Amino acid sequence: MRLKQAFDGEEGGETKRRLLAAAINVFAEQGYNAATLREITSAAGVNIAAVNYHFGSKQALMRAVFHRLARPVNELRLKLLDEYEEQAGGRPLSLEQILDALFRPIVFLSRERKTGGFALVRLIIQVRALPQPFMNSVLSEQFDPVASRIVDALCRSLPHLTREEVFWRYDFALGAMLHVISDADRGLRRLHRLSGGLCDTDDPARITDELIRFVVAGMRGPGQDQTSRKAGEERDAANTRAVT
Amino acid sequence: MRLKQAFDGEEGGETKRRLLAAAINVFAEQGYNAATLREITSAAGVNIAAVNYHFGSKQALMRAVFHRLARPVNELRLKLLDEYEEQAGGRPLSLEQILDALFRPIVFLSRERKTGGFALVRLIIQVRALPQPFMNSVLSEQFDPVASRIVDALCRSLPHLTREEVFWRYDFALGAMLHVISDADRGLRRLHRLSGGLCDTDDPARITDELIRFVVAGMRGPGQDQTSRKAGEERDAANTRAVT
DNA sequence: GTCTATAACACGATAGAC
DNA sequence: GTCTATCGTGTTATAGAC
Repeated sequence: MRLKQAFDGEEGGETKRRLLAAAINVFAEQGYNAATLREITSAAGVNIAAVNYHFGSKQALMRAVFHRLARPVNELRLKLLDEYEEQAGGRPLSLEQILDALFRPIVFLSRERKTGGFALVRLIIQVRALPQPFMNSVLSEQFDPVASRIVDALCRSLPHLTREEVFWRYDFALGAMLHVISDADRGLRRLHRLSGGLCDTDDPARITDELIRFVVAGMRGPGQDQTSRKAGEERDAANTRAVT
Repeated sequence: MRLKQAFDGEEGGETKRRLLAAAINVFAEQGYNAATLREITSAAGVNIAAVNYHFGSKQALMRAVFHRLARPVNELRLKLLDEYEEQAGGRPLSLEQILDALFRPIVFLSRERKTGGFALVRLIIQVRALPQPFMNSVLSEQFDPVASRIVDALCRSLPHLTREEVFWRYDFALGAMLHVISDADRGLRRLHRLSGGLCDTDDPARITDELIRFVVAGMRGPGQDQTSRKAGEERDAANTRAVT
């Protein structure tokens, strides 16, 4: 029953566990293509043949890595949504709650190198940069349920937007989050450098704070059907507030 | 004088030109690591040894590709900023103008496969997903000047934000743009699929429109020092407007 | 400038002993 | 379950003829 266990990894003994842990780091660090099974097995301290025995192939190992990393984050997101919805008792959630459930689990995890949250973000970006057909199923399976829940919640809390507009803005929000999180990586840190050190991309609370403030305002902005007259009024009002 | 020409490519004859054009496509399609010089030279219809003769190495070829793709986009961005600032005659630019200069060149170019704009976005995301030290210099050289101009303009137009907050929001805006643009790639298209076809990620005018509306609202949102009382008022006002 | 031929090495996967 | 040894194939880079 090897295939049944292929996505887990807690099961299957020490060798399999060490292999998965090493694969997380090497895939995240080198990318799927550049990562070699020799480097992974060497880092895990196991024989090179163990990958094929325990996982079947390099692709299957990659899928197991992704599954392992994404599952706890998305489970936590859904759990937070459940809690907030129970508190709300039928009323729409606040935007802050929805975005907190979406962002906080992955932002905080991403700053803890030990637990592999750092690796998850790198792998998500890698899959977006070089879409690989064999990853599509894992990606959908892991992220689609959360996306649906979030978008539905956003629609309830943003009645001035069409469902299409909510989808666009959900995607913008996700992009902003992934971008800023991935920027803290060793070898990149463009925001930290560009800002002359002003922006500390290692502080997850600060990132979440700035991110939610920006996205909440962006979500609340007028939709396409709001007239330009109204948008103009809001703009003037905002400028007046800012200056005074 | 090979090195002097290494970043250009218009110069240097037909073989070099064809090589660079093929390299743009193959690097974008396969990623730097997975792309092989055999595939590039084969697509260009030139001999495999030509890469080393004309560019010196695979890394140098990649740098030349990036240089060639990024330069026209950033030159156009700076040209737009110049025009808008001349029109404004010393007054701060509108947010719409600043973001138009930042987004429009790359969003529109990215939907034209022929001219390689599609390739530029993929390569930017690839470099972010797998930072490679030999790319840092090209990246800074190409993008830092634009980033500085944009952030300075934003600071003038957003007096209610600190410079640090402007940097954060600039990064969020960039991430939202790159994410949504990269999503239209063959093999990904998650937004299109998740939204049940509602969001057409192939329409650059629509993308720019939605993007600028979202980002403008996000930028105008209250900063960290704005009291929660004030933020609460704005939120209530927004909700009231939305419901009525 | 462009070619062929090849050096020197790394890869994923597997067969088969233990 | 874990090992060694190896197959077949791929890579970048270069040497040297034309």
